[in-house]
Amino acid sequence: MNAATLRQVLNTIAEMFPDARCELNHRNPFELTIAVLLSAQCTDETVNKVTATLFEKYRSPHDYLSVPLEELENDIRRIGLFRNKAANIQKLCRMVIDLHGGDVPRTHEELTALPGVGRKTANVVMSNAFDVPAIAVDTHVERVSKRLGVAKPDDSVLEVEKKLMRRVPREEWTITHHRLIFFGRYHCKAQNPKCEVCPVLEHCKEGKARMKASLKKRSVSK
DNA sequence: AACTCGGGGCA
DNA sequence: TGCCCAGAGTT
Repeated sequence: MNAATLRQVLNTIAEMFPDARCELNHRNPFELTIAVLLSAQCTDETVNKVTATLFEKYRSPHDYLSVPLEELENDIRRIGLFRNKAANIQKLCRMVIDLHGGDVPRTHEELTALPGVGRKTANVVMSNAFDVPAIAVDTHVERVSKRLGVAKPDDSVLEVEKKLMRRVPREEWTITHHRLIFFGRYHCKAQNPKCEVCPVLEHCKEGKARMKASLKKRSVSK
């Protein structure tokens, strides 16, 4: 898919989700970092339910280090992978205090050096907390990009990110990230994507193939 | 590249 | 019930 076609597709998606913005509970970069770390493999809604009370109890890196690991585990027990995440949060807080004077660092290199913070989390923190343009490629963005044909099926996450950045103006990276996530979550879903009512179907390689297959299936069953 | 962690959401 | 998920780290 060329840049002009992608632009057209992204404009259509923007019209579908005019208010696209991932909303995690956070009041500062530190809380956003914790929230994004917790969100791995579970939805924003689940994270927000937990952080609503979590952030009342823990307000600083020191607070997370002031309790036994088991207590923190219990406080985030409703979130998947909670044991790993609890341990990572305490290690992260220790590093933020010792290496960065108590504040979450701003660079990709420093962020990904923190435990539990990978490429995706670092990009979300940079773009949402520090207003650095970034496209964080999660499973939604990856799936949508590959279905549309922006990236190849076996491209790595990093390759998908590079291809999107190359085809989208820098100042639109962050909003494009949010829009693609909404599109992937509510429309171009992993299971049962809404191809039959998709406004960008004509530009979607996989979507057209899916529709063709479903038509054939229907005629055979008749 | 494959495997693990894990409760929640959804069919 | 069973399957998948707004990932990251290890081997």
